[in-house]
Amino acid sequence: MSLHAPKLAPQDCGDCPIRHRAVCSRCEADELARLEEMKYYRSFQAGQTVIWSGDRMDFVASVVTGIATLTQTMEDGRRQMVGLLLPSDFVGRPGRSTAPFDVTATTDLVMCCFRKKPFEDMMNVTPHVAQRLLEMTLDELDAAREWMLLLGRKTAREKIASLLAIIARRDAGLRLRAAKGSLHFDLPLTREEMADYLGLTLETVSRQMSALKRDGVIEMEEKRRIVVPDFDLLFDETGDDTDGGMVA
Amino acid sequence: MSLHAPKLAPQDCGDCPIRHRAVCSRCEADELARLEEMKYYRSFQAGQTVIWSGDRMDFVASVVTGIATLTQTMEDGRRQMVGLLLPSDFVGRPGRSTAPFDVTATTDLVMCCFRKKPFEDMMNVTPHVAQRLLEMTLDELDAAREWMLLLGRKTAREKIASLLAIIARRDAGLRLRAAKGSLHFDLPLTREEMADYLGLTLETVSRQMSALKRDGVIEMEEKRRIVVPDFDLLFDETGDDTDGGMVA
DNA sequence: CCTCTTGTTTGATCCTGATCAAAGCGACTG
DNA sequence: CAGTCGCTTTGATCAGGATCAAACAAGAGG
Repeated sequence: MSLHAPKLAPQDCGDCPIRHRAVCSRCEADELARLEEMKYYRSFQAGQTVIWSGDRMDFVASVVTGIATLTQTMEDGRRQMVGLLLPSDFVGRPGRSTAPFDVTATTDLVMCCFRKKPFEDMMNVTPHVAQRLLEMTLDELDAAREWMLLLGRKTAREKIASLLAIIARRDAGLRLRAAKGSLHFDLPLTREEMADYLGLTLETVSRQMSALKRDGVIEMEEKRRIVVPDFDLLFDETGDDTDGGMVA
Repeated sequence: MSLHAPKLAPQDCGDCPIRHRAVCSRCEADELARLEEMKYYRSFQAGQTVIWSGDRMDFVASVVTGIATLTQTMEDGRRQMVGLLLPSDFVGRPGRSTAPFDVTATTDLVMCCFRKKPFEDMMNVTPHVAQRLLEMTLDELDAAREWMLLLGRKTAREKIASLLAIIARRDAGLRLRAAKGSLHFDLPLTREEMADYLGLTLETVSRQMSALKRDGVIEMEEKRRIVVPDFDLLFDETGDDTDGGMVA
Protein backbone atom coordinates (compact mmCIF):
# COMPACT_ATOMS: atom_id res chain seq x y z
CA MET A 1 0.00 0.00 0.00
CA SER A 2 2.92 2.33 0.55
CA LEU A 3 6.50 2.31 -0.50
CA HIS A 4 7.40 0.48 2.63
CA ALA A 5 7.57 -3.16 3.49
CA PRO A 6 5.27 -4.21 6.33
CA LYS A 7 6.52 -2.91 9.64
CA LEU A 8 9.06 -5.22 11.19
CA ALA A 9 8.15 -6.83 14.48
CA PRO A 10 10.24 -5.44 17.35
CA GLN A 11 12.14 -8.65 17.91
CA ASP A 12 13.41 -8.49 14.33
CA CYS A 13 14.84 -5.10 15.01
CA GLY A 14 18.58 -5.01 15.35
CA ASP A 15 20.67 -2.73 17.47
CA CYS A 16 19.44 0.45 15.83
CA PRO A 17 15.69 0.99 15.54
CA ILE A 18 15.95 3.97 13.24
CA ARG A 19 17.38 1.80 10.56
CA HIS A 20 14.21 -0.24 10.50
CA ARG A 21 11.66 2.30 11.54
CA ALA A 22 12.72 5.22 9.41
CA VAL A 23 13.92 3.43 6.33
CA CYS A 24 12.18 0.72 4.43
CA SER A 25 13.78 -2.58 3.70
CA ARG A 26 13.74 -1.86 0.00
CA CYS A 27 15.95 1.18 0.31
CA GLU A 28 19.24 0.93 -1.45
CA ALA A 29 22.11 -0.55 0.50
CA ASP A 30 24.27 2.54 0.32
CA GLU A 31 21.64 4.62 2.06
CA LEU A 32 21.63 2.12 4.88
CA ALA A 33 25.38 2.23 4.98
CA ARG A 34 25.34 6.00 5.18
CA LEU A 35 22.91 5.81 8.08
CA GLU A 36 25.08 3.25 9.80
CA GLU A 37 28.17 5.38 9.83
CA MET A 38 26.27 8.41 11.10
CA LYS A 39 24.81 6.86 14.19
CA TYR A 40 26.20 6.83 17.73
CA TYR A 41 24.89 5.66 21.08
CA ARG A 42 24.19 7.39 24.36
CA SER A 43 23.33 5.74 27.68
CA PHE A 44 21.48 7.20 30.63
CA GLN A 45 20.82 5.96 34.13
CA ALA A 46 17.30 5.65 35.49
CA GLY A 47 16.14 9.05 36.64
CA GLN A 48 18.67 10.98 34.59
CA THR A 49 17.49 13.82 32.41
CA VAL A 50 18.28 13.44 28.73
CA ILE A 51 17.48 17.04 27.89
CA TRP A 52 15.73 19.96 29.56
CA SER A 53 12.91 21.91 28.01
CA GLY A 54 14.34 24.90 26.15
CA ASP A 55 17.81 23.43 25.81
CA ARG A 56 19.55 23.27 22.52
CA MET A 57 18.90 19.90 20.90
CA ASP A 58 21.25 19.16 18.07
CA PHE A 59 20.43 15.52 17.58
CA VAL A 60 17.54 13.22 16.81
CA ALA A 61 17.35 9.80 18.36
CA SER A 62 15.40 6.64 18.88
CA VAL A 63 15.12 4.46 21.93
CA VAL A 64 17.04 1.20 21.77
CA THR A 65 16.33 -0.14 25.26
CA GLY A 66 14.60 1.31 28.29
CA ILE A 67 11.87 3.88 28.72
CA ALA A 68 11.90 7.65 28.54
CA THR A 69 9.20 10.21 29.21
CA LEU A 70 8.42 13.61 27.79
CA THR A 71 7.03 15.99 30.40
CA GLN A 72 5.94 19.59 30.63
CA THR A 73 6.23 21.42 33.90
CA MET A 74 4.55 24.62 35.07
CA GLU A 75 6.30 27.23 37.18
CA ASP A 76 4.64 26.05 40.37
CA GLY A 77 5.71 22.46 39.74
CA ARG A 78 2.55 20.98 38.29
CA ARG A 79 3.72 18.38 35.85
CA GLN A 80 2.10 16.59 32.92
CA MET A 81 3.59 13.77 30.97
CA VAL A 82 3.02 14.33 27.26
CA GLY A 83 4.85 11.39 25.77
CA LEU A 84 6.07 7.95 26.68
CA LEU A 85 8.98 6.62 24.64
CA LEU A 86 9.36 2.88 24.33
CA PRO A 87 12.02 0.98 22.41
CA SER A 88 11.97 1.98 18.73
CA ASP A 89 10.20 5.30 19.39
CA PHE A 90 11.67 8.45 17.93
CA VAL A 91 12.45 11.84 19.50
CA GLY A 92 13.53 15.13 18.04
CA ARG A 93 12.42 17.18 15.15
CA PRO A 94 14.24 18.10 12.04
CA GLY A 95 13.89 21.83 11.63
CA ARG A 96 13.68 22.86 15.28
CA SER A 97 16.69 23.40 17.48
CA THR A 98 15.38 23.54 21.06
CA ALA A 99 13.51 20.88 22.98
CA PRO A 100 9.92 21.86 23.79
CA PHE A 101 9.78 19.62 26.91
CA ASP A 102 11.91 17.64 29.31
CA VAL A 103 13.07 14.21 28.25
CA THR A 104 13.84 11.91 31.18
CA ALA A 105 15.03 8.33 31.46
CA THR A 106 12.67 6.46 33.78
CA THR A 107 14.67 3.28 33.48
CA ASP A 108 18.22 2.77 32.33
CA LEU A 109 18.15 3.92 28.76
CA VAL A 110 20.12 3.51 25.57
CA MET A 111 19.42 5.80 22.67
CA CYS A 112 20.63 5.68 19.13
CA CYS A 113 21.44 9.21 18.02
CA PHE A 114 22.14 11.12 14.84
CA ARG A 115 23.41 14.64 14.71
CA LYS A 116 20.59 16.77 13.44
CA LYS A 117 22.30 18.54 10.56
CA PRO A 118 23.56 15.47 8.69
CA PHE A 119 20.27 13.73 9.42
CA GLU A 120 18.40 16.60 7.81
CA ASP A 121 20.72 16.54 4.84
CA MET A 122 20.11 12.87 4.45
CA MET A 123 16.35 13.42 4.61
CA ASN A 124 16.66 15.71 1.63
CA VAL A 125 18.25 13.08 -0.54
CA THR A 126 16.29 10.06 0.69
CA PRO A 127 12.59 10.87 0.55
CA HIS A 128 11.69 7.55 2.14
CA VAL A 129 12.99 8.75 5.46
CA ALA A 130 10.79 11.83 5.42
CA GLN A 131 7.80 9.74 4.47
CA ARG A 132 8.43 7.16 7.17
CA LEU A 133 8.93 9.92 9.68
CA LEU A 134 5.67 11.53 8.63
CA GLU A 135 3.87 8.25 9.12
CA MET A 136 5.35 7.85 12.61
CA THR A 137 4.48 11.42 13.53
CA LEU A 138 0.91 10.97 12.40
CA ASP A 139 0.65 7.87 14.57
CA GLU A 140 1.96 9.85 17.49
CA LEU A 141 -0.57 12.57 16.83
CA ASP A 142 -3.38 10.01 16.88
CA ALA A 143 -2.07 8.68 20.17
CA ALA A 144 -1.90 12.20 21.58
CA ARG A 145 -5.53 12.73 20.63
CA GLU A 146 -6.65 9.54 22.37
CA TRP A 147 -4.72 10.77 25.36
CA MET A 148 -6.56 14.11 25.23
CA LEU A 149 -9.89 12.29 25.47
CA LEU A 150 -8.55 10.43 28.48
CA LEU A 151 -7.31 13.59 30.19
CA GLY A 152 -10.38 15.65 29.46
CA ARG A 153 -13.26 13.28 29.96
CA LYS A 154 -12.42 10.04 31.69
CA THR A 155 -12.86 9.30 35.39
CA ALA A 156 -9.92 8.35 37.59
CA ARG A 157 -10.87 4.68 37.40
CA GLU A 158 -11.18 4.78 33.63
CA LYS A 159 -7.85 6.54 33.34
CA ILE A 160 -6.08 3.87 35.36
CA ALA A 161 -7.76 1.07 33.43
CA SER A 162 -6.85 2.73 30.13
CA LEU A 163 -3.21 3.04 31.09
CA LEU A 164 -3.04 -0.57 32.24
CA ALA A 165 -4.73 -1.64 29.01
CA ILE A 166 -2.22 0.31 26.94
CA ILE A 167 0.73 -1.26 28.68
CA ALA A 168 -0.82 -4.71 28.75
CA ARG A 169 -1.63 -4.52 25.07
CA ARG A 170 1.85 -3.42 24.17
CA ASP A 171 3.37 -6.22 26.21
CA ALA A 172 0.94 -8.72 24.78
CA GLY A 173 1.89 -7.51 21.34
CA LEU A 174 5.43 -8.53 22.03
CA ARG A 175 4.81 -11.68 23.98
CA LEU A 176 1.91 -12.63 21.75
CA ARG A 177 -0.75 -13.08 24.40
CA ALA A 178 0.79 -15.40 26.92
CA ALA A 179 -1.54 -17.61 28.94
CA LYS A 180 -4.73 -17.35 26.91
CA GLY A 181 -6.70 -14.58 28.57
CA SER A 182 -4.61 -14.21 31.70
CA LEU A 183 -1.95 -11.60 31.14
CA HIS A 184 0.86 -10.47 33.39
CA PHE A 185 3.35 -7.69 33.03
CA ASP A 186 5.59 -5.27 34.86
CA LEU A 187 4.55 -1.69 35.36
CA PRO A 188 7.49 0.40 34.14
CA LEU A 189 6.27 3.50 35.97
CA THR A 190 6.03 4.60 39.60
CA ARG A 191 2.66 5.69 40.97
CA GLU A 192 3.78 9.27 40.62
CA GLU A 193 4.73 8.79 36.97
CA MET A 194 1.37 7.15 36.36
CA ALA A 195 -0.26 10.17 37.99
CA ASP A 196 1.71 12.51 35.72
CA TYR A 197 0.62 10.49 32.74
CA LEU A 198 -3.04 10.58 33.74
CA GLY A 199 -3.44 14.06 35.19
CA LEU A 200 -4.12 12.72 38.68
CA THR A 201 -2.34 12.71 42.05
CA LEU A 202 -0.34 9.71 43.12
CA GLU A 203 -2.75 9.11 46.02
CA THR A 204 -5.67 8.81 43.63
CA VAL A 205 -3.67 6.42 41.45
CA SER A 206 -2.89 4.26 44.45
CA ARG A 207 -6.50 4.24 45.62
CA GLN A 208 -7.88 3.33 42.22
CA MET A 209 -5.33 0.57 41.81
CA SER A 210 -6.51 -0.81 45.15
CA ALA A 211 -10.11 -0.50 44.01
CA LEU A 212 -9.45 -2.41 40.78
CA LYS A 213 -7.70 -5.11 42.82
CA ARG A 214 -10.58 -5.25 45.31
CA ASP A 215 -13.02 -5.61 42.40
CA GLY A 216 -11.05 -8.46 40.85
CA VAL A 217 -10.14 -6.62 37.66
CA ILE A 218 -6.43 -6.92 38.37
CA GLU A 219 -4.16 -8.72 40.81
CA MET A 220 -0.80 -7.57 42.13
CA GLU A 221 1.98 -10.07 42.63
CA GLU A 222 4.18 -7.22 43.71
CA LYS A 223 3.42 -3.52 43.68
CA ARG A 224 4.75 -3.19 40.18
CA ARG A 225 3.87 -6.64 38.85
CA ILE A 226 0.33 -6.83 37.50
CA VAL A 227 -1.82 -9.80 36.57
CA VAL A 228 -4.88 -9.27 34.43
CA PRO A 229 -7.04 -12.39 34.77
CA ASP A 230 -9.37 -11.33 31.96
CA PHE A 231 -8.42 -8.59 29.57
CA ASP A 232 -12.01 -7.93 28.54
CA LEU A 233 -12.86 -7.19 32.17
CA LEU A 234 -10.11 -4.59 32.28
CA PHE A 235 -11.12 -3.23 28.93
CA ASP A 236 -14.70 -2.73 30.08
CA GLU A 237 -13.38 -0.30 32.67
CA THR A 238 -11.61 1.93 30.16
CA GLY A 239 -14.72 3.59 28.77
CA ASP A 240 -13.51 2.90 25.22
CA ASP A 241 -16.07 1.42 22.90
CA THR A 242 -14.09 -1.08 20.86
CA ASP A 243 -11.10 -3.21 21.66
CA GLY A 244 -9.25 -2.15 18.57
CA GLY A 245 -6.50 -4.60 17.96
CA MET A 246 -5.68 -6.93 20.82
CA VAL A 247 -5.75 -9.77 18.36
CA ALA A 248 -3.31 -9.44 15.52
CA MET B 1 17.48 27.07 6.47
CA SER B 2 15.40 24.48 4.69
CA LEU B 3 14.46 23.96 1.11
CA HIS B 4 11.53 26.25 1.63
CA ALA B 5 11.14 29.93 1.30
CA PRO B 6 10.01 31.73 4.44
CA LYS B 7 6.42 30.93 5.29
CA LEU B 8 4.00 33.20 3.47
CA ALA B 9 1.82 35.44 5.58
CA PRO B 10 -1.84 34.36 5.54
CA GLN B 11 -3.04 37.37 3.61
CA ASP B 12 -0.71 36.44 0.79
CA CYS B 13 -2.37 33.10 0.57
CA GLY B 14 -4.61 32.68 -2.43
CA ASP B 15 -7.73 30.60 -2.70
CA CYS B 16 -6.00 27.33 -1.99
CA PRO B 17 -3.93 27.10 1.18
CA ILE B 18 -2.36 23.78 0.32
CA ARG B 19 -0.60 25.36 -2.57
CA HIS B 20 1.24 27.68 -0.23
CA ARG B 21 1.40 25.60 2.90
CA ALA B 22 2.41 22.29 1.40
CA VAL B 23 4.59 23.41 -1.43
CA CYS B 24 7.37 25.92 -1.38
CA SER B 25 7.54 28.85 -3.72
CA ARG B 26 10.68 27.51 -5.33
CA CYS B 27 9.05 24.34 -6.50
CA GLU B 28 8.89 23.95 -10.23
CA ALA B 29 5.92 25.49 -11.95
CA ASP B 30 4.67 22.22 -13.36
CA GLU B 31 4.29 20.76 -9.89
CA LEU B 32 2.12 23.68 -8.94
CA ALA B 33 0.13 23.23 -12.09
CA ARG B 34 -0.37 19.55 -11.31
CA LEU B 35 -1.62 20.45 -7.84
CA GLU B 36 -3.92 23.07 -9.29
CA GLU B 37 -5.70 20.71 -11.59
CA MET B 38 -6.16 18.11 -8.86
CA LYS B 39 -7.92 20.28 -6.37
CA TYR B 40 -11.64 20.74 -5.84
CA TYR B 41 -13.76 22.55 -3.29
CA ARG B 42 -16.41 21.45 -0.83
CA SER B 43 -18.68 23.69 1.23
CA PHE B 44 -20.45 22.91 4.47
CA GLN B 45 -23.02 24.77 6.51
CA ALA B 46 -22.42 25.62 10.15
CA GLY B 47 -23.15 22.56 12.26
CA GLN B 48 -22.82 20.12 9.40
CA THR B 49 -20.62 17.07 9.84
CA VAL B 50 -17.81 16.77 7.33
CA ILE B 51 -17.03 13.18 8.19
CA TRP B 52 -17.88 10.73 10.97
CA SER B 53 -15.33 8.83 12.97
CA GLY B 54 -14.69 5.48 11.33
CA ASP B 55 -16.01 6.53 7.94
CA ARG B 56 -14.00 5.98 4.84
CA MET B 57 -11.98 9.10 4.08
CA ASP B 58 -10.64 9.13 0.56
CA PHE B 59 -9.46 12.72 0.47
CA VAL B 60 -7.14 15.11 2.20
CA ALA B 61 -8.06 18.75 2.56
CA SER B 62 -7.23 22.12 3.97
CA VAL B 63 -9.53 24.78 5.33
CA VAL B 64 -10.03 27.79 3.07
CA THR B 65 -12.56 29.74 5.14
CA GLY B 66 -14.46 28.97 8.32
CA ILE B 67 -13.72 26.77 11.29
CA ALA B 68 -13.94 23.03 11.78
CA THR B 69 -13.42 20.89 14.86
CA LEU B 70 -12.13 17.39 15.40
CA THR B 71 -13.91 15.60 18.23
CA GLN B 72 -13.90 12.21 19.88
CA THR B 73 -17.04 10.91 21.51
CA MET B 74 -17.53 8.13 24.02
CA GLU B 75 -20.47 5.73 23.95
CA ASP B 76 -22.28 7.58 26.71
CA GLY B 77 -21.93 10.90 24.92
CA ARG B 78 -18.97 12.41 26.70
CA ARG B 79 -17.20 14.46 24.11
CA GLN B 80 -13.69 15.88 23.81
CA MET B 81 -12.47 18.20 21.13
CA VAL B 82 -9.05 17.10 19.92
CA GLY B 83 -8.40 19.57 17.15
CA LEU B 84 -9.47 22.99 15.98
CA LEU B 85 -9.02 23.69 12.27
CA LEU B 86 -8.57 27.27 11.19
CA PRO B 87 -8.06 28.57 7.67
CA SER B 88 -4.96 26.98 6.10
CA ASP B 89 -4.97 24.00 8.49
CA PHE B 90 -4.73 20.54 7.03
CA VAL B 91 -6.81 17.39 7.66
CA GLY B 92 -6.41 13.84 6.55
CA ARG B 93 -3.55 11.47 6.46
CA PRO B 94 -1.86 9.89 3.55
CA GLY B 95 -1.67 6.18 4.27
CA ARG B 96 -4.81 5.79 6.36
CA SER B 97 -8.25 5.32 4.91
CA THR B 98 -10.71 5.90 7.77
CA ALA B 99 -11.18 9.00 9.88
CA PRO B 100 -10.19 8.49 13.51
CA PHE B 101 -12.60 11.19 14.78
CA ASP B 102 -15.56 13.33 13.78
CA VAL B 103 -14.87 16.43 11.72
CA THR B 104 -17.57 19.08 12.08
CA ALA B 105 -18.06 22.53 10.61
CA THR B 106 -18.72 24.98 13.45
CA THR B 107 -19.14 27.88 11.08
CA ASP B 108 -19.87 27.85 7.38
CA LEU B 109 -16.86 26.14 5.91
CA VAL B 110 -15.07 25.85 2.61
CA MET B 111 -12.42 23.20 2.19
CA CYS B 112 -9.97 22.63 -0.57
CA CYS B 113 -9.75 18.91 -1.25
CA PHE B 114 -7.54 16.45 -3.06
CA ARG B 115 -8.42 12.85 -3.63
CA LYS B 116 -6.11 10.82 -1.48
CA LYS B 117 -4.65 8.45 -4.05
CA PRO B 118 -3.37 11.05 -6.52
CA PHE B 119 -2.20 13.20 -3.62
CA GLU B 120 -0.14 10.30 -2.32
CA ASP B 121 1.26 9.66 -5.76
CA MET B 122 2.24 13.26 -6.01
CA MET B 123 3.90 13.10 -2.62
CA ASN B 124 6.11 10.34 -3.93
CA VAL B 125 7.43 12.42 -6.79
CA THR B 126 7.64 15.76 -4.99
CA PRO B 127 9.51 15.28 -1.72
CA HIS B 128 8.92 18.89 -0.74
CA VAL B 129 5.30 18.12 -0.04
CA ALA B 130 6.13 15.30 2.35
CA GLN B 131 8.65 17.48 4.12
CA ARG B 132 6.25 20.38 4.46
CA LEU B 133 3.57 18.04 5.70
CA LEU B 134 5.96 16.58 8.25
CA GLU B 135 6.75 20.04 9.49
CA MET B 136 3.05 20.87 9.84
CA THR B 137 2.33 17.60 11.61
CA LEU B 138 5.13 18.18 14.09
CA ASP B 139 3.68 21.61 14.84
CA GLU B 140 0.31 20.01 15.43
CA LEU B 141 1.90 17.47 17.74
CA ASP B 142 3.49 20.25 19.76
CA ALA B 143 0.13 21.97 20.00
CA ALA B 144 -1.50 18.72 21.10
CA ARG B 145 1.06 18.39 23.87
CA GLU B 146 0.42 21.91 25.13
CA TRP B 147 -3.23 21.00 25.09
CA MET B 148 -2.52 17.89 27.17
CA LEU B 149 -0.90 20.04 29.85
CA LEU B 150 -3.98 22.22 29.85
CA LEU B 151 -6.37 19.28 30.12
CA GLY B 152 -4.40 17.41 32.74
CA ARG B 153 -3.19 20.11 35.07
CA LYS B 154 -4.79 23.50 34.64
CA THR B 155 -7.67 24.89 36.69
CA ALA B 156 -10.95 25.90 35.06
CA ARG B 157 -9.97 29.56 35.16
CA GLU B 158 -6.57 28.86 33.64
CA LYS B 159 -8.16 26.77 30.94
CA ILE B 160 -10.53 29.56 29.94
CA ALA B 161 -7.76 32.15 30.00
CA SER B 162 -5.54 29.89 27.91
CA LEU B 163 -8.21 29.39 25.28
CA LEU B 164 -8.94 33.11 25.09
CA ALA B 165 -5.21 33.80 24.82
CA ILE B 166 -4.85 31.29 22.00
CA ILE B 167 -7.68 32.85 20.03
CA ALA B 168 -6.63 36.40 20.84
CA ARG B 169 -3.08 35.69 19.79
CA ARG B 170 -4.14 34.12 16.54
CA ASP B 171 -6.38 37.08 15.76
CA ALA B 172 -3.66 39.51 16.75
CA GLY B 173 -1.28 37.68 14.47
CA LEU B 174 -3.55 38.43 11.56
CA ARG B 175 -4.64 41.91 12.52
CA LEU B 176 -1.20 42.77 13.85
CA ARG B 177 -2.13 43.96 17.33
CA ALA B 178 -4.84 46.51 16.78
CA ALA B 179 -5.23 49.20 19.42
CA LYS B 180 -1.89 48.92 21.22
CA GLY B 181 -2.59 46.64 24.15
CA SER B 182 -6.36 46.56 23.94
CA LEU B 183 -7.46 43.66 21.82
CA HIS B 184 -10.91 42.64 20.67
CA PHE B 185 -12.10 39.62 18.80
CA ASP B 186 -15.05 37.33 18.16
CA LEU B 187 -15.29 34.00 19.87
CA PRO B 188 -15.90 31.48 17.10
CA LEU B 189 -17.19 28.85 19.54
CA THR B 190 -20.30 28.38 21.66
CA ARG B 191 -19.94 27.86 25.40
CA GLU B 192 -20.52 24.18 24.84
CA GLU B 193 -17.78 23.96 22.22
CA MET B 194 -15.43 25.80 24.53
CA ALA B 195 -16.30 23.25 27.22
CA ASP B 196 -15.53 20.40 24.82
CA TYR B 197 -12.23 22.00 24.00
CA LEU B 198 -11.29 22.42 27.65
CA GLY B 199 -12.66 19.28 29.26
CA LEU B 200 -15.22 21.24 31.30
CA THR B 201 -19.00 21.63 31.38
CA LEU B 202 -20.66 24.55 29.68
CA GLU B 203 -21.88 25.85 33.06
CA THR B 204 -18.34 26.04 34.36
CA VAL B 205 -17.23 27.83 31.22
CA SER B 206 -20.00 30.38 31.62
CA ARG B 207 -19.22 30.92 35.29
CA GLN B 208 -15.50 31.39 34.69
CA MET B 209 -16.15 33.79 31.84
CA SER B 210 -18.31 35.81 34.23
CA ALA B 211 -15.56 35.66 36.84
CA LEU B 212 -12.93 36.94 34.41
CA LYS B 213 -15.29 39.74 33.43
CA ARG B 214 -16.00 40.59 37.09
CA ASP B 215 -12.23 40.70 37.73
CA GLY B 216 -11.60 43.04 34.83
CA VAL B 217 -9.49 40.61 32.82
CA ILE B 218 -11.91 40.68 29.91
CA GLU B 219 -14.97 42.63 28.83
CA MET B 220 -17.88 41.40 26.76
CA GLU B 221 -19.47 43.68 24.20
CA GLU B 222 -21.77 40.84 23.30
CA LYS B 223 -21.72 37.28 24.56
CA ARG B 224 -19.39 36.26 21.79
CA ARG B 225 -17.49 39.50 21.33
CA ILE B 226 -14.53 39.80 23.69
CA VAL B 227 -12.39 42.78 24.61
CA VAL B 228 -9.06 42.19 26.31
CA PRO B 229 -7.98 45.53 27.81
CA ASP B 230 -4.50 44.24 28.65
CA PHE B 231 -3.17 41.07 27.11
CA ASP B 232 -0.56 40.59 29.84
CA LEU B 233 -3.33 40.55 32.42
CA LEU B 234 -5.05 37.74 30.55
CA PHE B 235 -1.79 35.95 30.02
CA ASP B 236 -1.05 35.99 33.75
CA GLU B 237 -4.17 33.91 34.24
CA THR B 238 -3.10 31.14 31.88
CA GLY B 239 -0.52 29.55 34.16
CA ASP B 240 2.01 29.54 31.32
CA ASP B 241 5.44 30.89 32.16
CA THR B 242 6.43 32.80 29.05
CA ASP B 243 4.49 34.76 26.52
CA GLY B 244 6.09 33.02 23.59
CA GLY B 245 5.46 35.07 20.53
CA MET B 246 2.78 37.73 20.86
CA VAL B 247 5.16 40.19 19.30
CA ALA B 248 6.41 39.22 15.92
C1' DC C 1 21.21 -4.01 63.79
C1' DC C 2 19.56 0.44 62.94
C1' DT C 3 18.60 4.29 60.10
C1' DC C 4 17.67 6.69 55.99
C1' DT C 5 15.44 6.84 51.69
C1' DT C 6 12.16 6.01 48.25
C1' DG C 7 7.90 4.31 46.90
C1' DT C 8 3.36 3.03 48.41
C1' DT C 9 -0.97 2.66 51.01
C1' DT C 10 -4.63 4.42 53.67
C1' DG C 11 -7.36 7.84 56.34
C1' DA C 12 -9.71 12.42 57.20
C1' DT C 13 -11.17 16.51 55.33
C1' DC C 14 -11.70 20.09 51.90
C1' DC C 15 -12.77 22.27 47.56
C1' DT C 16 -13.30 22.61 42.65
C1' DG C 17 -16.05 21.63 39.17
C1' DA C 18 -20.19 18.53 37.96
C1' DT C 19 -25.01 18.03 38.12
C1' DC C 20 -29.73 19.34 38.38
C1' DA C 21 -32.85 23.04 37.80
C1' DA C 22 -34.72 27.44 36.41
C1' DA C 23 -34.77 31.65 34.26
C1' DG C 24 -32.95 35.31 30.91
C1' DC C 25 -32.04 36.86 26.27
C1' DG C 26 -32.14 37.55 21.48
C1' DA C 27 -33.51 36.18 16.98
C1' DC C 28 -36.80 34.33 14.12
C1' DT C 29 -41.55 33.03 12.73
C1' DG C 30 -46.39 32.56 12.28
C1' DC D 1 -47.23 40.40 19.25
C1' DA D 2 -46.94 35.91 21.38
C1' DG D 3 -44.50 31.79 21.01
C1' DT D 4 -40.57 29.03 20.25
C1' DC D 5 -35.82 27.75 19.80
C1' DG D 6 -30.93 27.99 20.67
C1' DC D 7 -27.69 29.79 23.56
C1' DT D 8 -26.31 31.63 27.96
C1' DT D 9 -26.42 32.82 32.80
C1' DT D 10 -27.15 31.88 37.54
C1' DG D 11 -28.43 29.26 41.72
C1' DA D 12 -28.37 25.15 44.90
C1' DT D 13 -26.44 20.99 45.91
C1' DC D 14 -23.43 17.04 45.31
C1' DA D 15 -19.38 14.24 44.64
C1' DG D 16 -14.98 13.00 42.75
C1' DG D 17 -10.49 13.83 43.36
C1' DA D 18 -7.11 16.92 45.75
C1' DT D 19 -4.78 17.92 49.85
C1' DC D 20 -2.81 17.12 54.25
C1' DA D 21 -1.13 13.68 57.21
C1' DA D 22 0.48 9.34 58.95
C1' DA D 23 2.20 4.90 58.60
C1' DC D 24 4.09 0.95 56.12
C1' DA D 25 7.39 -1.84 53.13
C1' DA D 26 11.67 -2.82 51.07
C1' DG D 27 16.24 -1.83 50.07
C1' DA D 28 20.74 0.32 50.72
C1' DG D 29 24.37 1.56 53.58
C1' DG D 30 26.51 2.51 57.79
